[in-house]
Amino acid sequence: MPRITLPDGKVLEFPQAVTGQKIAETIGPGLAKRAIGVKIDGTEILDLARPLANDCTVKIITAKDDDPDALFLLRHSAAHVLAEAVCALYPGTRLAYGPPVDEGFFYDLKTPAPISEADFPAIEAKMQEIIAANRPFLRCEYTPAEGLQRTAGDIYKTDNAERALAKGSSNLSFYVTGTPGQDWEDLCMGPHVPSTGWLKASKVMAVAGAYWHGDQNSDQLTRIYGTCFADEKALKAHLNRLEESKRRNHRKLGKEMDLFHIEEDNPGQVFWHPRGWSIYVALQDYMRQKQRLSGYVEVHTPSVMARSLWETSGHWDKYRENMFTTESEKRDFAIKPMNCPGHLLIFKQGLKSYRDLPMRIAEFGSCCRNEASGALHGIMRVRGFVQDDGHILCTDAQVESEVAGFCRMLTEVYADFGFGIDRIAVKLATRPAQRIGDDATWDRTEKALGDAVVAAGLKYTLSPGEGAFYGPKLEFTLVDAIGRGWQCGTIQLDPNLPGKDRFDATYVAEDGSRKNCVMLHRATLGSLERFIGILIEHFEGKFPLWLAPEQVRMLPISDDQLPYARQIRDRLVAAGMRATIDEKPDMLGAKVREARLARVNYFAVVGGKELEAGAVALQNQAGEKLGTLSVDDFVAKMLTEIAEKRLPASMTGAKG
RNA sequence: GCCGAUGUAGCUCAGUGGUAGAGCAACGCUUUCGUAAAGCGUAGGUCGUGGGUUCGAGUCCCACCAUCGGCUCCA
Repeated sequence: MPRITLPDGKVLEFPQAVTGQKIAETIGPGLAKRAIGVKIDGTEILDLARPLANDCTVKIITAKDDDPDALFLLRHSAAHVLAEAVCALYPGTRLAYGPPVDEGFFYDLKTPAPISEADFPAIEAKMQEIIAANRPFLRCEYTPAEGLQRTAGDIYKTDNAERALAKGSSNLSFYVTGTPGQDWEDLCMGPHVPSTGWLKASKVMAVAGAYWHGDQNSDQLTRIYGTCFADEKALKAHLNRLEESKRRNHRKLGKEMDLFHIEEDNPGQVFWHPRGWSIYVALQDYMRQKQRLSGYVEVHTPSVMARSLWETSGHWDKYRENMFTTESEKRDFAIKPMNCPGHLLIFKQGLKSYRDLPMRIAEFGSCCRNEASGALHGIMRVRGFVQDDGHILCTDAQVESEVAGFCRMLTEVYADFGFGIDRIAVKLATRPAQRIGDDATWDRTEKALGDAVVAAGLKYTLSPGEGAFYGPKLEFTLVDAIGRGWQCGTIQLDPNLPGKDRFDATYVAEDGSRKNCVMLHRATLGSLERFIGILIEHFEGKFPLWLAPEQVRMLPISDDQLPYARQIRDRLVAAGMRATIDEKPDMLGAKVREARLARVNYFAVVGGKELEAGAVALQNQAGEKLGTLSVDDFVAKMLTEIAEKRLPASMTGAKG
């Protein structure tokens, strides 16, 4: 006699086991019509047709685009419809694995022939056919023996079944779309929507390779991505967001704005053009200043270091295939992939006292990593890059306050780019299975990192088992203007590298004994290349004035005003600004158009009237006319905006 | 590295085995103009690279390189 508690606290009693469908009908016919599943006790999602025998709380899930549970159900079910369509079109297809993911779902399949985008229309047509037939999703349960018999001969599904049983399932469930024994079925734990008719707003998105269980040495499968929403409107909005991402693509804007290029013969390394480099320099100057004010000392260490040093650090053993190596006079060298060994070598020069700690060492360290060719991605993922790297050498007791200090600096920095607290997601990666150090130390250090995050006014979520083998770490993800996440900052505790077996970085403690320090690896922006890529997409190329490659363009109306325009340009440049003149004989309309398309922040029109008055007529990139200003006021206005690092009104940090 | 797709002028793109094209940009001349495109003209290409098939290849086949979307990895 189950007692069903509803979200509003109301309790329904039923004489025997009851389905979600029945509960929905009891509440009201309108709800029953829109119901697609139930959520039990706030955790487990079940089919509407599953009988509930025990007391529980039940949320009826309806097909809504703002409910993650509804999207989960719709997408999981849409994955089945996709797989069924592919099986129907390409006989011999074998199924591997088809879960919902963040933006939709995928299904990994082994197809008899390669699938390409050209196949999408046929697949979508078949899916719509299955959807139009509105066949029910029927759950069929079998004993383990019966179930394994049904998957016999199919290595992927047998493997899935065995895993399910190993995890403690007492039976194996299959889902049939339609009539058992007649229609398509798939081993699946569920849950699903009641019938295929709910899946009208589905779309096949992409095809890609994937490994069985993500294992490179295992079978290569075909992964087909799709998405599904509760209605067409949300699907359309999703497709628009993808278009928006394309419009903001840093490779496209980088070319359009003449910021950088990558040579085809030299993959993974960036050639920064003057305009791109000005952003780079502005960013680096900014971080240099921030770090100086946060008690860092800046250093510079060699790009190429001897094998023996990489052996001490452990990189020669563990990181070799990611390093570019070279040799000279029969000695091996490697281009540095990280800056930590160099910083430890600087620390080790001379005798350090506990009074010298914490020592915060920063470097804009130019690193090279031999990334797999397929991993390269514009300037976001390259083989040569510069990190705003830093290492804090300190005592155990100083870890928490150092991490808190870092978090404070990081939130200040991110806020200057428009990433307020609500746009920063923090993950605490905790002890992995393979690790060094005792549990008491892990307990203490994980807590220290977590407390430090909270002390900086941030919240965090746990990433269990994702820490390094030597210590826990924090990862900071920024949420950009269109809601995408980018992991940038990190701070990681490392007692290993400064330890006795590695660089043996010691200090003289209060009691005169020698003790090893611990080290915090940390970066705020991550790689400057990648961070600029993120900023290009975040700002859609419309940088705030302090970062912009071309802050002001003078637009003389005719050649008569050229000397005057040059005078103003020279004054702006002398004040440290990036200002140019459009000296072409074009008409003003054309000059304005070009300046706007080039994403110049401000353009100052000077014609006869302005020359006469010693003024400029100002307009900004957005096309707003800002009136006529005296040259003095104009320069002051620009310098103020730069000094304040002012952001566009739409980018001040709150989520849009 | 693996799977799939793509690669034609500086850029965006057309070109289904028969003389390599357009728009924009560039350059020249004319125009000196008031807030998103003045007019006319000129030049620009070993069609990613290398092989092959063919009387003939941008187009068909093979290999390689790079890029894009994923996988793996990661800042």
